Amino acid sequence: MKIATWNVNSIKARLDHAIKWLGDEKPDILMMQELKGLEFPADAFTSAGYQVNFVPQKTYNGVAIISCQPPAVILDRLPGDDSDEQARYLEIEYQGLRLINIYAPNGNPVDTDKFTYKLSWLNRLYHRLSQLRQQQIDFIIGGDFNIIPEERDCHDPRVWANDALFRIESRQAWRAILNLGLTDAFRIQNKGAGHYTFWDYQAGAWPQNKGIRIDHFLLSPVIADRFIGCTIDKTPRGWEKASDHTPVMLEIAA
DNA sequence: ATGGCTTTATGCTAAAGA
Repeated sequence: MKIATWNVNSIKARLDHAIKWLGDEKPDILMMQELKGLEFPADAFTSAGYQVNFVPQKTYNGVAIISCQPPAVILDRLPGDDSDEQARYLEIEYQGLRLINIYAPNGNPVDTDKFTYKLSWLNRLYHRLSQLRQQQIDFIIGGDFNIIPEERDCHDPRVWANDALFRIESRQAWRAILNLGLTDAFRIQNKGAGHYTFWDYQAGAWPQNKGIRIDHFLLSPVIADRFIGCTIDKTPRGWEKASDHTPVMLEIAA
């Protein structure tokens, strides 16, 4: 089974890219983030043979999971704060598999409530995943975590030192989540530096490969045992009018 | 580089992204 995640940076602006990539790679599941609008072009995906579930928000955020077979929606918001209106979480059950799609908050600038919101959101995520572990529900969580886990996950750690994506508090939240017993799928087979999922639009970041690895898949133990591969597909980042993120593909034994 | 792009919106400048 092939499962992908892709921050499309507006589904409206990236619809043609998404449909083309689905035709090229044919994943069973695609998790998307940053839909950036209330409207979702569901017809284009159903015509391509996919079921559609999405959590929209005006202008910002928004997540979707498209899948070959229809899933059961378990949660369409992250528990722990009823006043949180931001569309960043979608949890489904698909063919006996629990799948979670997240768009974690960016958190910049770090001296504002945006950073405290990021940390509290990650703490709520920790508690949800801890609950699933205690219930012995195995899961795959994928998406845009907006966390650079380690120095090897960015081109120049000095540039990112005080950024919300690399601040120690964000990386501590990442490690706490991993310490629930989860595995960073990309790092199972690939230990090297220079592998990124995001390149800024500015300053020639893409042609110089000055990127960061912030889009991830984490696997609970039983699913980690089914791991076949995890790759970053840089192809769509080179297309005309590309998203600043590129897809990550996970394959597990069916 | 408190910003070199890119996107959205009861728009034509502001806010957010990372």
